[in-house]
Parts: sequence; C-alpha cells; structure tokens
Amino acid sequence: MNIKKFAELSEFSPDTLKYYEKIGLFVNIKRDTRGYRDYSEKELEWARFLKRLKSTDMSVDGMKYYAELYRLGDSTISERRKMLEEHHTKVLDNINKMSKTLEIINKKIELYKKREKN
Amino acid sequence: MNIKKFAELSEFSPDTLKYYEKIGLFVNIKRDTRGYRDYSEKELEWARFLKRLKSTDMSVDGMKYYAELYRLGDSTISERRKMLEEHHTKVLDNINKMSKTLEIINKKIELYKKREKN
DNA sequence: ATTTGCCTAAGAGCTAACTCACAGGTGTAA
DNA sequence: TTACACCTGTGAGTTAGCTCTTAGGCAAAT
Repeated sequence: MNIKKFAELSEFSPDTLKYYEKIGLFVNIKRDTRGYRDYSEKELEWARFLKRLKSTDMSVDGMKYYAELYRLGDSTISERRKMLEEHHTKVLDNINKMSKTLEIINKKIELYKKREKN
Repeated sequence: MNIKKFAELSEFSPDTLKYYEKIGLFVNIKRDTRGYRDYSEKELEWARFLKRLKSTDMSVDGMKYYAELYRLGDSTISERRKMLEEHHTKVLDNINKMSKTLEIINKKIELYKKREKN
C-alpha cells in the first residue's frame, strides 16, 4: 500500500513515516516500479507497536535501539527483554505518580464544587 | 529562602524557576535588600502543585492558564474546576492507554523469556 | 584585599520530534 | 493535453521547554 494509506492506518503522518525511515525505525521498505514506497501488513504491525511504545513516552532513540536489536536477530532476545522490562517499570512508576496526582486533582475539584454552591 | 534552596526543595532548577517566572507561572516574588529573590512556603506549595501537574504532562501553557485563573480570584472557580475536570479525563484516558500497552509489553516479555529458555 | 559563593537580567543556544517547502516525476481521467 | 492527485528526496523551519553564557554586583571568609 502507498504511504498515504499507510499513514491513515498507522496514524503516523507521511512526513513522520519518512522521518522514521530516515533515522532507521523502518528499514528495507519495498518500492514499486516508480520508486514509490509499498508498505506491507508486516510494517503496519510494526508501526502500530511503535505507536504503542510512543504512547508510553518511549523516546525515538529508545525505539531505534529496540528496532536495531530486533534487526540483529535472536542473539539480542535477552537484551530486548531487559529493555522492555526496564521500560515497563518506568511506565508503571509513571502511572502510579499520575494516579496520585489524579487524586489530588479530584480533591481540588470537590473543593471547587463546594465553593461554587455559594 | 534563596533561589538555590528553593530549587532544591521544589525540584525545579534555578534556571527553570526564572523561566517560569518570566512566563508568569510565578508572580510577585519578594526580593531582599540586594534584589535577590526570597521565596516563601506559599510559593513552595505552588511549585509542588506545578510539579504534580507537569508529571501528568500538562503543558506549560496549561499551567499558565490555570495560574492566571487563580490570580483572577473567586470569579474563576468554576472555570478552574472545569479545566481540572478536563485534564483529569485526559490523564485518565492516557493512563488507560498506557496500561493496555503495559499488558502488551508483558506478553512480549513472557514470549522472550520462553525463547530464552532454548 | 582578594577569593568564594552566592545572586541579577537578558539573550543566545540547545534538543527532540517533527513538519513544511520545494522542485520535480508518474499515471489516470476528461 | 492538461489537470489532478499522487509520489520522490532534501534541507530548512518550527515548537516546547528548558539550559547556558555573559557581564556584573554583594557579603562573608581568609
């Protein structure tokens, strides 16, 4: 599929896709006779995984590192696991922090509600 | 207290504190005879609240808007409540998204563990 | 008296992650 | 055949949020 369709499905803009390709987040993307990119399902899956990682605030450099390990094959499996575990911990800490803040925000909201009644 | 001490306690760097002041996140900070900033407990509380909001990815513009409403007094209470409610919703959505990603990451970790056994 | 460790304002510089502009090429549709 | 809607690479521009540099001033310690 062309870059426009792929952008739609992956929810990355065409420009972002080209940028990601340039920095190595996508590699070996097929080209048609005209030289246009021709994305496959496999890449869509990868894009969606990237989107997920991004939603947890993994840096582009982090994703690049993961992508590189992946590209290097089975010998990097434990390194990949380690990386995901570390990321998991960080995200969980972050969620906990945010949840605590949500409680505080809720208290403020309740206070404001009370004051609005007057 | 001086900016150095305040930076320590608030966990914002002195430069960040000046920057925040410049853009209006802190106002009317007392000065001593030499012209040095002299922060109070009240500002520390505010700084810590800002830190909390920041931890939920509220933009500096968002915090500025909240600060301004606060500065305008009681007439802005319902607007402030509304803002916090909207932010609350956004953060909660975000947490849910992240939690789902954590599950996916966990599955990958488990898969990797299995493959490591071979 | 000079060194030390603070502070000041103002503006330049930096990083991440895009996003846009440009000049040009392709294939279909009217 | 000319308009249209795509695509290409490259490099410049943008935004948020700091962070650093510079030039200078104050007060206590040596």
